[in-house]
Amino acid sequence: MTVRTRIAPSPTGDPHVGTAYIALFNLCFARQHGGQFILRIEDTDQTRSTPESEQAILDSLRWLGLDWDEGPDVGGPHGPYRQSERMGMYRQYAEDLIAKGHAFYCFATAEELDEMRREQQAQGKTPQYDGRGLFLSNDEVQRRLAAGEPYVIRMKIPAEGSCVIDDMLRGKIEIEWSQVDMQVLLKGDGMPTYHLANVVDDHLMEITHVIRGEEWINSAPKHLKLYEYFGWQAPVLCHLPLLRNPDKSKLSKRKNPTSILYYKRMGFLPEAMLNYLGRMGWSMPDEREKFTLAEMQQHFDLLRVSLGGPIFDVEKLSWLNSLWIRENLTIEQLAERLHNWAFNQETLLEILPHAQSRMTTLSDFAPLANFIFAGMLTLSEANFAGNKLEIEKQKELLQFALWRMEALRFWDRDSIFNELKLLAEQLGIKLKDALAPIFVAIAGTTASFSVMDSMVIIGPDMSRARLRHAVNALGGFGKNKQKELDKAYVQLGQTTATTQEVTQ
RNA sequence: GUCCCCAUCGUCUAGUGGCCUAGGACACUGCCCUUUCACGGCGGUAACAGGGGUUCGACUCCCCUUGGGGACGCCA
Repeated sequence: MTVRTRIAPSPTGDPHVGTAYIALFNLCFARQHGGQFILRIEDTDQTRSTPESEQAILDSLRWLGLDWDEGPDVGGPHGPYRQSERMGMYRQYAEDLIAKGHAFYCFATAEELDEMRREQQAQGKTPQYDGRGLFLSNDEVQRRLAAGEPYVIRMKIPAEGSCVIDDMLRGKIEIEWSQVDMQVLLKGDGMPTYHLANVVDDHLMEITHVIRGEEWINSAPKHLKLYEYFGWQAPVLCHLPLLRNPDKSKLSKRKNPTSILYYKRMGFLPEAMLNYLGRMGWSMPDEREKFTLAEMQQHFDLLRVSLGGPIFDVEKLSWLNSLWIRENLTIEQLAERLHNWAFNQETLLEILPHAQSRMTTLSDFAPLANFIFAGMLTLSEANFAGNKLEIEKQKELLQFALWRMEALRFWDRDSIFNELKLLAEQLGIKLKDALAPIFVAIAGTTASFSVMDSMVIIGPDMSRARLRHAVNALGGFGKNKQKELDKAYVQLGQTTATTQEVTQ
């Protein structure tokens, strides 16, 4: 048995807890059956994955103790799509499908398709590819190919009937073919889409079970059909429930810290994180709350997964963490954890350059550096009262700053500064006044190290969390206000060249 | 809008037709322990979304309604 987890790196390099969640269940299922657990990084459009973001994910999973097996090499275990010599492989598979009559060339441009979808939507129909490429005659196709017109390859979908997906947990799911789009398999740039790569890789890697998030149920028919077209044995499918925000929507970083790095930085133990993730949608047969990865593996039973989408609730995680701290660590081990976490020479050397000029005695250091080691600061409106802008304005600014910081790809002093400076300009606020609330959000006071330096030291995840925390400390926004702000934010326009919109 | 998935305390869950007057955990809370705080111990509040069936008997099976979520890209 071989199961695998597919991972899409985030452009900002944050390893998502949802990734670890799926990986954990894959690992337990595989190991429990004496099988292999394989990891695969998926990024065919190459907009997300960088060597750093890939490394961040692998490091995080390793930190959690989720060790994977090396799978068969079908283009390297990680990031195979950058290897151009491998690209021919996917093209070949796509063309094979054309030869067999299961796929076709489509020359429609993106604009053309956009318009088509707009029209469909205007008529109240489900936006869907209308199969226009199918009506082209063979000669026409050949002529256009010869002329070097850009094209994509799409898979054919049966005109009628339905596809039955046999899900390990959910039983039979029936989806009508009329609901399934003629998916692009090979993109205009010659890269495979996820759907093609997914099926081809899984086959080459001899994957027997695919355990993934619920969000994939709707594309399962495409995948199953591809296996059929290729004449390959399809893996057993299992769709796990999605982790949710407290408001029940799919866990997203816009509403919640979702980066494993954040929880690490916050001082959660990997054992506790894993333990908590293991309690999401799953329970030990004897209902015990605290267990190790090894114990979970030993008693794992995929059929015990409950299907309601669990809300990722930090309170219970905190309780588990406290249990792990006081019950499973000796004083010496705790000291070592603290040392590895932040109480070490390396961290000191990072902080001291900013602290030295502000110290009269050595004992000044602790209060000065307090905010770096603290998790969330205790903030109230009073902390912001001394700033020039009105509270409401400060709150808005913090929200905008947070959104900009969420989209920032490179976390260094200059990038942060440029982004904040631009934001202040766009809002017509003096830089000094704009920075004041951010100081408070990050360090709890305006009398501190430069915010940019502080943010670099505490890192992107903690910085974002503190900004979010500050907005909440000031009362947050109502639903209508939130919408209004969203609009206003979009109208602000361009961010700096180093940023890019991200919705994760 | 169309399709798909889901539905037990505020939250995570146990429950696979009688063991359920629905169990545990977090959070909240009362008491005890204690020079403080925390830990710990003993309690308390709190849920089967609604309506129809099936059955001698439904939290458990079926249908409908409602609610929540997801998917509808040359993203993954």
